[in-house]
Amino acid sequence: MSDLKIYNSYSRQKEIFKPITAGHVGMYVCGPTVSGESHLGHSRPYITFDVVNRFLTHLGYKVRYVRNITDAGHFEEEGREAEDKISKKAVLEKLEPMEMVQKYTNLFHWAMAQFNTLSPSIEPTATGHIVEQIEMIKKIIAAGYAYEKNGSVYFDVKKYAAEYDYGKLSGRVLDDLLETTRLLEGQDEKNDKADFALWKKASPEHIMRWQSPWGIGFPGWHIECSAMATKYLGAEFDIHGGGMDLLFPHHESEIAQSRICNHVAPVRYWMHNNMITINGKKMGKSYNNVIKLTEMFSGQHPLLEKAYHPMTIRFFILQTHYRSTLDFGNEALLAAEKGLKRLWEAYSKLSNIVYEENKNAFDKTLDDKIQKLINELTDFMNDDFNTAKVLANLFDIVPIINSMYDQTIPVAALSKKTFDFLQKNMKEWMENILGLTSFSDEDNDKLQGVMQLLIDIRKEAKSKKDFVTSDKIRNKLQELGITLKDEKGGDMSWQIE
RNA sequence: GGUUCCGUGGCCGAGUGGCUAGGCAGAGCUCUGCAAAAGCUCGUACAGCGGUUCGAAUCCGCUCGGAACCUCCA
Repeated sequence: MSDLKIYNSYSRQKEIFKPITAGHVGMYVCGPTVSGESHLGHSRPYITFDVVNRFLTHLGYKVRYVRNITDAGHFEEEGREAEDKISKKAVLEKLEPMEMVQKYTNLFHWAMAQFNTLSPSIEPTATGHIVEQIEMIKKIIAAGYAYEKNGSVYFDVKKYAAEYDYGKLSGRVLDDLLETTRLLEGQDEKNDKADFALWKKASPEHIMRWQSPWGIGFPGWHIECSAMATKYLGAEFDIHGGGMDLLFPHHESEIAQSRICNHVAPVRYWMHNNMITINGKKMGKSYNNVIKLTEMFSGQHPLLEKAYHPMTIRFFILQTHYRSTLDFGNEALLAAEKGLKRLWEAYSKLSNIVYEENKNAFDKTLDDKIQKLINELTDFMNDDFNTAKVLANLFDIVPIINSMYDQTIPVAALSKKTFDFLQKNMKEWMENILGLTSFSDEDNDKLQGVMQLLIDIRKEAKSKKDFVTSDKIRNKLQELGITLKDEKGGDMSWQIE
């Protein structure tokens, strides 16, 4: 079997994965900022790394998957000013940060459940780790790589860059940065334009604030990930994931802080997923082209022709390699929806097929083909998690399953061993590794019973050539959104649209 | 402007030197009371121009077009 290879953003090449601690993997993924609702673009990293997590587990690793919740920072809820701290409104009228954070955290968890992503092992919050962050900043100051100015603390990038390769991860040259960094608020108190904040003094209207050795303030954007990753995964850990847009300055800064603090480069393998684009442009607030997840699921958005099931989105994302951009479009989503439906139906049919021995029916070519298609799946995933290729192989298996189900191909064309292998692996790959689920609720016992009754009546009618009755049943059900299909051999199957 | 990356058939997308994924849409056929599924077959694409090579979508150069980051960002 092939070795797992991961494209490391740091070295810009695929590397064979070797965990620091045998049998274990420590993985940190940058989580959501819960000051607003997640949009389609946000779903990409969480689905991508969910599959990474699932596949590593499949390989037998014990994975500690840490994904943070960013609930501290410069908070304002959309359409609401952050001046509440000094306003004269009553307490209950004011924006309470934790209330907002709770609301969007809940919504995020709900969306992740819709996508059938597994929960991280630890989901630490930034506000819950202020102490760790302050301790880390203290260490960096003591090491001489940070300085305090008017209640804020900045990281000395120039000093760091003199000794370490600042900019290597993001392919940046410090001199260029000094030239091109734009003017921002508070820029003048930095010693150098490239320096970044570890701790920021809170202005009076800033509603999230904590006491620190440097006065009342709040942590800088990058320090939370360094502090929490160190705490839960150690100074040096295996995988750090996130969107490509976080390469600079976020991850570059993380490396710098952690290295000074812990005297070691924090991450072995940096993984970055590419963006979801819309008309070729990244989906993002500043482009005014976001489609929120609730809108995706409900279809309530001018760009959407219909509602899309979370599983359709998950499948849509997995059909592309995670390092490629993925262009949003109704046509593409619709294609994903139909494709997933066909794949899932074949998969459910497979579990209903009963194997019957028949030595004469054995077809070695087909048997070998199935073995090959399944064995390749692991190789594809081992090659930097190529879910697109995995799905292509699964689709190659679909017509074979359907033909066996329709008995156009005898089940015994496959050896018992291969058939069992097929059943077992389809389940493993579809459900456990790709994390797909059925997108309707056909597995309701009562509904099953009612449907079976209708099917029996329709069968009777058909046998009497009473097509008026049989068509009535099928048409009425269709109006309700249930499709009834006649199958070869006289059986019927049904499905909720 | 700097850094990095990309440009594949109607659409979405794999693919890094020869064996020319896959999904969806489209066409034809089979099965079928009809329908829906399903099965079979078909389309022969790699921005343009040069170069390297026996051979390039895949390597090199140039041109054109697009994107990401440099600012909050998945």
